[in-house]
Amino acid sequence: MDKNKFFQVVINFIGNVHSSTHFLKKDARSNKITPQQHSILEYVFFSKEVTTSQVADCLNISLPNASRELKKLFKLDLIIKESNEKDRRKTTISLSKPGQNLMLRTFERIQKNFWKQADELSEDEMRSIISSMKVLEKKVFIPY
Amino acid sequence: MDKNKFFQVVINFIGNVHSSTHFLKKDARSNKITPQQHSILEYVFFSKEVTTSQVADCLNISLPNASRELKKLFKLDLIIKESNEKDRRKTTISLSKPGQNLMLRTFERIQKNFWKQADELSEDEMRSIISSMKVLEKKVFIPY
DNA sequence: TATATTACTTATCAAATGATAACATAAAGG
DNA sequence: CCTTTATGTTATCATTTGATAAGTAATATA
Repeated sequence: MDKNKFFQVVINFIGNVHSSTHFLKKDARSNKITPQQHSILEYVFFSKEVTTSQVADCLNISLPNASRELKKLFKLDLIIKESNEKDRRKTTISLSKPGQNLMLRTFERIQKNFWKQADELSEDEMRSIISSMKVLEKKVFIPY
Repeated sequence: MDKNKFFQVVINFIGNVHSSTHFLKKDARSNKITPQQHSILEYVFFSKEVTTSQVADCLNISLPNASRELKKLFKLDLIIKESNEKDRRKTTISLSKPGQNLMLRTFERIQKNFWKQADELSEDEMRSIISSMKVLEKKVFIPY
């Protein structure tokens, strides 16, 4: 198979994922926080406990800027900051109760959009979709 | 199958696509244009000919801001603006020769990153990946 | 123990993006 | 023809995000 052709298909697929995602997330953002802050909360939500540096690295934000945004989220009472027991230079970030609620609410909205778009999927179709994703995650979009 | 579970898998997959994409695009951007301008050029590149409104709609930019960014790209000689013959309110946007070259160069860089990450794929694997993408594009990430 | 290095913070400035009002002009519809 | 609607532009301001220098405190290391 022509590698260029294959690459084109992948790029095209990525484009479709991005635009679909945009549609899904539409109207799902709180008006209190910025998009970047929302991605930080998402990241913390899925990772449970992280340090400031990890947030910075994984979301490609410089450490000072990550620190700034985390401070804002802290002042909004959406995250908890604890000094790490074993290495007190480190700060452990986790979602506060309000932060968790915010994430759950926005995911509910995303989920509604999702089912509006992808309803009437049969059992078989869901299974086939999941196995497709597994293939892609194994070979192309490898989880960090 | 539990719909919540299915939703989780999809969200997780989307996350992986986004972070992989970030990696792929790393270092692939021109230093002359902003990320948003780059996505505009990408969009025009794949769509061949579009109007200002289409750029605004598809990239979720307000019309005035789309107009502003297109003006900058025009001044950089990266796009061509032509008044539409049939409806002279409309402007047809397309890539200039330098614009096309810029896109081709950045795609080459993205492609290099891609193969660095996803090399040694067999014929069978590529075919299986493509068919997985087709499934997802049919059912979940439906092209606009 | 002196000296690096790591993790983070604060402050400041610049650049990119978003939002909105006011305007111009072309086309559509009564 | 007159009014309304659609397409786009310009200008201005606010917000968000990026970049960088300087500083603090804890840990690692020579």
